[in-house]
Amino acid sequence: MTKRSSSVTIRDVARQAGVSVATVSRYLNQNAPVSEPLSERIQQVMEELAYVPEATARQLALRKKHTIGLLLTNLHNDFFAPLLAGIEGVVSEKGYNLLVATCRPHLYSDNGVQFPLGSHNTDGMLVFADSLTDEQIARFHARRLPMVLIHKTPAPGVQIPFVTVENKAASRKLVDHLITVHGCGRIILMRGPEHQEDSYWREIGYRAALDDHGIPFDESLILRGAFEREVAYNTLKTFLQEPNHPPFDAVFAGDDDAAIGIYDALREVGLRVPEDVRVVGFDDSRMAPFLTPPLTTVRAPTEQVGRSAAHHLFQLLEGSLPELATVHATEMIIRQSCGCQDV
Amino acid sequence: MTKRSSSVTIRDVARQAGVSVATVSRYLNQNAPVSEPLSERIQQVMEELAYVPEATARQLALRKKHTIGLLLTNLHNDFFAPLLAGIEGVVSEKGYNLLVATCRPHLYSDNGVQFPLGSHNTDGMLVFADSLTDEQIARFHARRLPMVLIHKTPAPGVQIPFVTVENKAASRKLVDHLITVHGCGRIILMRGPEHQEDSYWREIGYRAALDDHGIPFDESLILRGAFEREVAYNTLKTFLQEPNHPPFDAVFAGDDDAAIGIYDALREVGLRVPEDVRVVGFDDSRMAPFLTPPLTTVRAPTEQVGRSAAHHLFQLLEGSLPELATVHATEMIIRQSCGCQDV
DNA sequence: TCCTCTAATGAAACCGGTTACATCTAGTCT
DNA sequence: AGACTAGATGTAACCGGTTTCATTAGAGGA
Repeated sequence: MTKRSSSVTIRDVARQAGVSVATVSRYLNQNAPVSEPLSERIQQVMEELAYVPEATARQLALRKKHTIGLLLTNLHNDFFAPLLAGIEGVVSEKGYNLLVATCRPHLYSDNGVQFPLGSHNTDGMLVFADSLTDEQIARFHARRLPMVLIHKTPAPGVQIPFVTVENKAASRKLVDHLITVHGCGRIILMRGPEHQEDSYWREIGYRAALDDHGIPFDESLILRGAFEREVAYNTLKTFLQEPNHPPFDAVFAGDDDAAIGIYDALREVGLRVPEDVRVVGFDDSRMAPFLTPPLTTVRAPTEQVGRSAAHHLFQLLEGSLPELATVHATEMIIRQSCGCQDV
Repeated sequence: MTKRSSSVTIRDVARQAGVSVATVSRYLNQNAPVSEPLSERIQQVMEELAYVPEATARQLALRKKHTIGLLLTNLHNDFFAPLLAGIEGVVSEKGYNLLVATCRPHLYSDNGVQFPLGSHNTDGMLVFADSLTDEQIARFHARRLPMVLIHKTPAPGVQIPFVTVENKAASRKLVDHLITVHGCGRIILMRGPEHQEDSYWREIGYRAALDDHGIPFDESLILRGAFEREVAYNTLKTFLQEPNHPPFDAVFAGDDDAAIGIYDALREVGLRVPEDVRVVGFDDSRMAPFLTPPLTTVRAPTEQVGRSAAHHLFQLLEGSLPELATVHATEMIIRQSCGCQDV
């Protein structure tokens, strides 16, 4: 039976309870004393009218959105589920809202289009890998928008907290394992997305391992995989169809998702894993232990990364300075796709 | 060099450009004619001041949040990645924001706590399975909050659009396959979460298939799995440790995630899949084809479900009445965990 | 030439909260 | 008793947009 719109405002409550809006507001927020009798009356009226405060108005008045944003490149990798779970956990614990958006930065090359997330939207942002370019990040940073980078380090000189995982040493160890234990000498590297940092450091680790053993780096063994199953599949397929492609005895898949594509492509041409080709991944995703054969990989504490990142962002919002660099340790997980027997 | 806060308002722009705020607003929204010279001046000033409109204020004035909410039970199943991907796709296409939250309804038993999502937050909500109770849903519905249910049908008589997948017929077919083709007679059913609808219909399908073949329903073969890998693992493990547990020759895992737990538990006691025990799942998750052995399951078009649900919600927001019931077809996918040979 | 109509613009109210400031009690101290 | 203080409440300005309504200028018609 309200006037027009279905929305009951604080003024309706105030009128009905015979008090001022200020008092109602104070009762709501418990930030100033309100006498017992009035409190009761207000509470009762609020229930009667089924009053729900309008978050928007509150946000405007407080200049605070109580919302943080998560910017991703896409959602087509199982990697994102644990990341999201970690983030959502601490965000909801803090009573905040979580805005999720994907963004391919090249779509916003010029400053024409509005970003899906920004200071108009959120109190702070979690930026995954290269969902934004360094330049775009710098712009947000210049406007003082609190940010934490995930799986990405800021451009040199830019002071933005980031959390990522140890890529290089782990990759090096992994490739070293292929060389030392399994005698591999011609290892294909399936890169991730171009300019992607994880991809970069995994390649550095790969090269380092080769170097350690005096194996020359061979550009023809480097393929583009984008950390996506289908892309990896297609890329390797194309490679294999090449009449005289270079010989190889192992594949470092870049990440676990790509490893699946690799498995597929190899199987289709009758190559067995690990007998004919050894395969290793990265992430230790939920499915890695259950592949055929179980995937040798590197465990990255993805959910923990999500939690750290969110925590750091909240520290930023609360005014304290979080750790600038957080690099979570990784751990090689030997299974059977590298040729090792059941552990 | 702004006064105090870092924020440039529409009034700053108006002053600087020598026009009224109304004109700037009109220019921004292109909803009323603004003369060429003024347009140019405004555009120039906006760039100079790096003006970004405050979404909150706009939302308040328009009583529209341009945001939709997705309410989930948790994020610990690979099922959610494709669902999210589908939803996020259409939401961002529409230029809307996507708020993601998890909610265990029993935490909000009394109306004490504020829901993470609601009319204060969003223009409409996508509600997954039992992230809300029927009663809670009814309350939101009574307040006219546009909603679409995902993997859940509304309480009888309640007119809320929903989108789900065909569960019963597919389950029946799957169990029938176990019985007819593989001669199974004692099939464990690993249920999903209590009161969960998918779980319910899958059980109905399971019972129907038994019935079709005159196999009596045996309560002792029904286990609680929650559609979660670890829970399924623990439940089956406990079952197996029981000194004289009833004999069985197959497991219908409820969903693919649970199937993984089943694989694990069986392997640990030395039972082979499919030689000793046949296992089937539901969802055809990304990893199903890559398990050892590849999982026989039912393909549910999860990403498509996400897209439909989002589309329907937008229809609701635009005032048109979407289909009330959308049931996506499912398809049995025969692989090897049921005992079939490579297809 | 005068009247009417339309396009372009501005002033001010409004969206629904918060809060600085003023006011009015009642209690405490000397 | 008088001054001072703390507690409880109300008034009104404010957050940063949108939009109604009024006003003005110029074009077209009789």
